[in-house]
Amino acid sequence: MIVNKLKNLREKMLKQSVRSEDWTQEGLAKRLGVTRQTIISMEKGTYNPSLVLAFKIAHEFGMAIEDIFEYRDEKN
Amino acid sequence: MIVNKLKNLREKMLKQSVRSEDWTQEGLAKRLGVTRQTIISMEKGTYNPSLVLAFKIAHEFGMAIEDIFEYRDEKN
DNA sequence: ACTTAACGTAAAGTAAACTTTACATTTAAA
DNA sequence: TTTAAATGTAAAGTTTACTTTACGTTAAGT
Repeated sequence: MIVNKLKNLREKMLKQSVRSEDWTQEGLAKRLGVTRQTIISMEKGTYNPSLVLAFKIAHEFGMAIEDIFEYRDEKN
Repeated sequence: MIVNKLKNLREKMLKQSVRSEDWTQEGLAKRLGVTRQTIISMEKGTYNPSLVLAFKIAHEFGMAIEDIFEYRDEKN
């Protein structure tokens, strides 16, 4: 199971950013090369991104994958 | 585009390991919960793992995802 | 209050990750 | 040198990430 901090991180950037339109769901989606639906589903946790997308996201936020996504063993 | 060091890492473990059967394609596949085909395709670079699988792999090798997988912009 | 940008939902379709099966080749040990 | 384990290949099927479309809700400015 994968847990992510996408929603929190994006909303934080929205508030902090001068060019806030860059951090709307649509703005981020465009820069990542995916649709807004994909952002929504990831923020909801409906599905997990591919590794490629995870790398792109990490790059956009200037963080490591492990700082944004956390893997939790199913058992726990 | 994603480049990985899977084949090298696994073969290194094969040589070093006392219980070398743990690091055959089949042994690793079983621990990761995937098939041997999946390992083969990843080592060949035929396709990229999901983020979940990348996390499991990183855990098996005791490394960070970024140490095993490298993202390269298509342009370069 | 009205407008509009941003966010949310749902459902059907496409693409790619991953499985399954089956068989062929390499490698190493007896 | 034969045997078996390990690796490689290929093709068709399933699952899931991701798209597309279309419409409903919320929030914030005027």
